[in-house]
Amino acid sequence: MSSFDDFDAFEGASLSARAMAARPMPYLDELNPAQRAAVEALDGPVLMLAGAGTGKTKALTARIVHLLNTGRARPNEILSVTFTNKAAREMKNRVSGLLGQAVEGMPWLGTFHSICVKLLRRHAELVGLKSNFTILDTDDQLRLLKQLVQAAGIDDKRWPARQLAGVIDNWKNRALTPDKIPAADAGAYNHRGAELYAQYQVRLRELNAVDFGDLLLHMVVIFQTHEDVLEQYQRWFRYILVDEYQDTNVAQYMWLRLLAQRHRNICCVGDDDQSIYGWRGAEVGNILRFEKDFPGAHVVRLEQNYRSTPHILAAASSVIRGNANRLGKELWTEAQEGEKLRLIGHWDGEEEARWIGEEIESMQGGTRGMRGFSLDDMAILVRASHQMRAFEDRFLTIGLPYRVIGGPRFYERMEIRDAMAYFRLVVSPSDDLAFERVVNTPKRGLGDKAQQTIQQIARANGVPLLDGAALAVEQGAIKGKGAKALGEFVVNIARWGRMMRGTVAVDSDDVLDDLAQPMASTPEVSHIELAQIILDESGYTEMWQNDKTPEAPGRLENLKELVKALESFENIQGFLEHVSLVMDNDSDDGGAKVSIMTLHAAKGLEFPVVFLPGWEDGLFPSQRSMDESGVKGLEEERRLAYVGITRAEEVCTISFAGNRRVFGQWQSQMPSRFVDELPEEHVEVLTPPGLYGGGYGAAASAGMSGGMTPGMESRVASANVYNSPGWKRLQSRQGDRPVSQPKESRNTVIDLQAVSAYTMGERVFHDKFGYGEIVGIEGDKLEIAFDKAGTKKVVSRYICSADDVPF
DNA sequence: CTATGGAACGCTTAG
DNA sequence: CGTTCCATAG
Repeated sequence: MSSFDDFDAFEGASLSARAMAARPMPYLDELNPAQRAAVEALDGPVLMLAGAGTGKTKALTARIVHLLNTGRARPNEILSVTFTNKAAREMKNRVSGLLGQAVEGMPWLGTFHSICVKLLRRHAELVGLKSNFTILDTDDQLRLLKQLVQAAGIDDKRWPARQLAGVIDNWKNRALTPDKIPAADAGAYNHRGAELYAQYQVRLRELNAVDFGDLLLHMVVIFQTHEDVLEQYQRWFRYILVDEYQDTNVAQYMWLRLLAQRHRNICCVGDDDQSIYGWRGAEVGNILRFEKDFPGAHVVRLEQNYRSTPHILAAASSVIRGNANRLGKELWTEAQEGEKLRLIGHWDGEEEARWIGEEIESMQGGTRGMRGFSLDDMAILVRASHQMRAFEDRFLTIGLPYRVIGGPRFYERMEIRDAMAYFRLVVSPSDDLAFERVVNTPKRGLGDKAQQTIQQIARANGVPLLDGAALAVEQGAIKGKGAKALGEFVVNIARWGRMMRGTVAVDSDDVLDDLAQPMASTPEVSHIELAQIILDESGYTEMWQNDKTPEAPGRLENLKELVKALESFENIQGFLEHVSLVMDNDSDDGGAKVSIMTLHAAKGLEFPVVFLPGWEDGLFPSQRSMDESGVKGLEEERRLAYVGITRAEEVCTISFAGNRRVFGQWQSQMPSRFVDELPEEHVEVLTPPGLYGGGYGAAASAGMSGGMTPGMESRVASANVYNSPGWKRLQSRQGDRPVSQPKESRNTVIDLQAVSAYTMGERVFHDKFGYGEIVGIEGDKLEIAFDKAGTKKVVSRYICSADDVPF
């Protein structure tokens, strides 16, 4: 635990600085002059202003290699931070590629969060934690806050715990501890925010837990209050590199500045036009202020774009020009002209999904004079995750393989979180949140009352809940069948703990004493077997086996996967750590797939073909963002549009729908104001299928003054896209489902006849779930095992025989 | 104590 | 529309 491997000299490794110094540096020849300047300015502060697609990752990785090659630093003396695990992984891979060997030797290349965990484990005691603290996810955090809110006698209907979580998060992003809350924030959360924040931090300490924001906050506090610790790291990290600097919040900024103070060898890469995380505390000001913070900083601009065609680039530039506050950059490219940006409007969201689905299918083979693209080359980027559903539904129906990036993640599923809670409890018996999650899962006859009793006893004795439970059983405070089950539960947790640590039973009735036992060298069973044992003997596996809901088999499948995932870790602890930080689930079974993700998740990625659906005012730009942050919010939305367009290499298609379902209600809306900001000469308007046409170029904006905000004045008045009679008709319609919906697109399922004569085993088709087989019939309700969507009960009129499907 | 159904609420965005 | 939370019956 306390080993300092990451700081030791590299003896065996062939990466010794001296050996490297003699090597040739071919990577330098592959850089353009600006990139090369950024790479070669090794010493002192450097700010790299890198526009989208200008090869900043290339420059950054080359810089790392150059640092090693010139003997400036050893691999473990370079601190290199990113925001996402994906970016960190990519950097590692590219550095290895350039070096021609794996980089085991870069322990300090990672996300802010993962690096802070590492540091905090070493110095946990300085902020009142133990080194084996647990990292709470949003769910745990919320449950904890809810408890505190209720205990404080606050009506959590009027003042939801979510709101408090937001307030606290916001403070942590600004590196504010409870005693530093400014007077201006006194009114937060009904004037009780600061008080509850303080309580929350106390509670976290009692639980030996931290939330995401704490990882940075605690380290900043440690650096500020323990000069010796800070100095040790200041000395060690000779060179610091920061990716996506425009996204740093105050806490991250302070953290970096503290660490960089000594050597001042800090290189920050960023693009103010791609700052899209203002809502979580990112300060574009950090990038604008860099030269003041580090006088004499070397500023390099990367403006040659290697990613997109001129049309795409021009469209993106035109949109971002609508923002007042920017450093200003002009991207240019030598690329061939290529396709114009394509724009299309649709009747409703479903048709939009249908059209994009068809477009994707035809683009695979090459269409309209374009080359053919693989599904892997194509991505759909949405503003809000709920937009994904329409596409998933449609793609499921037509059997188009897709992958959702950053969607509901594997490790957030109920069964996985339950299983993990068992593991957590075995690893740290004092993990009260894990205890609460699984004491009565599977049902052990321990309801609210029993759990309250346990809470009381635990609190009265000042012990964790698990010990409280043990005491409750001993004292007979819990009666009936619950008592026996609870006793078994407690004994089991302790037993699995011993199995994990390989220590033979210690004579003790205090479960926590077991934790104090030193790690034995040879556990009785492998951690993989142990995981399986825990799931089986706890009755958890059985619970799902007995569950007859259609999801149960999938859940068991997921549990199997979970156990399998343990194989790549040395022990359960390591696995838990990984999961709490990484959480992303990149398991991919090979085949080519279209990617669906949010615009935020798309940052840093690129695709030959990009679809940008849902460009409607209120959705994008998001109404909420504009309401809450006014022009600032609108500008951030515009940067998001810029990020979206610049993801595209060859073909970029923007679309919007006149009608959309919101909470089950039909609503109609205007095309996004960003549509108006697209330069006509770089846009081709595709005529949508259906009754109304795209009357592009028609002037005027009468009747559009609905919700004017200050930002709208700047909108380009000329090219008002949808002014055709058909479009105007759409505007006036509200509420109910549009009457004359054009449904003649060829993929539409024709009239769904109400046939009741189905037979078991028959192949059928459902508009939403796709193909399936009938496994049960009850009157007019059919139980159908769908190929892709699981087993569902459906009324027969929504079903047609597979043979009748027109495609 | 659990199972069940109906009301209420929610759709920013992420590690 | 889908999910979650709460009240009531079993």
